[in-house]
Amino acid sequence: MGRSPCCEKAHTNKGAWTKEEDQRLVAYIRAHGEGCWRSLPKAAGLLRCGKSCRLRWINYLRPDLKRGNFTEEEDDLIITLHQILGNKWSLIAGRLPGRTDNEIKNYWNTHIKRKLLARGIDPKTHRQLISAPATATGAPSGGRREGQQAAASPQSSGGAGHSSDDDSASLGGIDLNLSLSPPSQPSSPVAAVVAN
DNA sequence: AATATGCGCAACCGCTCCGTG
DNA sequence: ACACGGAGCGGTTGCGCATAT
Repeated sequence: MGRSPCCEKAHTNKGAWTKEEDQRLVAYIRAHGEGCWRSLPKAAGLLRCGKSCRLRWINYLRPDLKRGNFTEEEDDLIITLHQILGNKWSLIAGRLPGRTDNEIKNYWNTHIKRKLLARGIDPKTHRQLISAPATATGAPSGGRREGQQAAASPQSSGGAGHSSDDDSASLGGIDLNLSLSPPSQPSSPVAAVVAN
């Protein structure tokens, strides 16, 4: 439609960030905070679009990021939350201190989905598959795109088109506070969920 | 040792939501 | 009440690395 682009693409860098760009962004945010992303690149002297800066900061440069492998505890928590929330990665990330929505999304698509399939569980509905998949040992046959296509289909647009309508009531009394909160406070994520 | 294939992460794109005038 | 602009979110893609053949 007639929507103006978020930035002047002709004059912005794309692709991987350089160390210098990272340093500029970090230095600017340390000095001025996360203000208006649209104007930030210019103010910070970066040839990037504001969206790109925001993403880089949130997913990679933020000082409170955990990074590193997910624990079993986090695994289980993600699965539980996904069962309730569907692909609401930002909400799930809000319950996992130090983790980002992008990181969780990637982790889901690469690890957890396969793990659930191996257990004979449909990662979309969290229900037992009727017949265990032939590739129950883990590797989904075919290319990686296949898996992603499967993940993308019906519930993608807009609403939370997942299975929570009748699942959420049967989660053993786990009462989630779904209001948005900064991904910080609870020292033990699982404890926090159960506590809520 | 060289090549092919698969995997995982980082980043981009387009859409939707929300606040403001 | 409506239109516009900015921010945020989820899906998808590209690239580099690791492993298998």
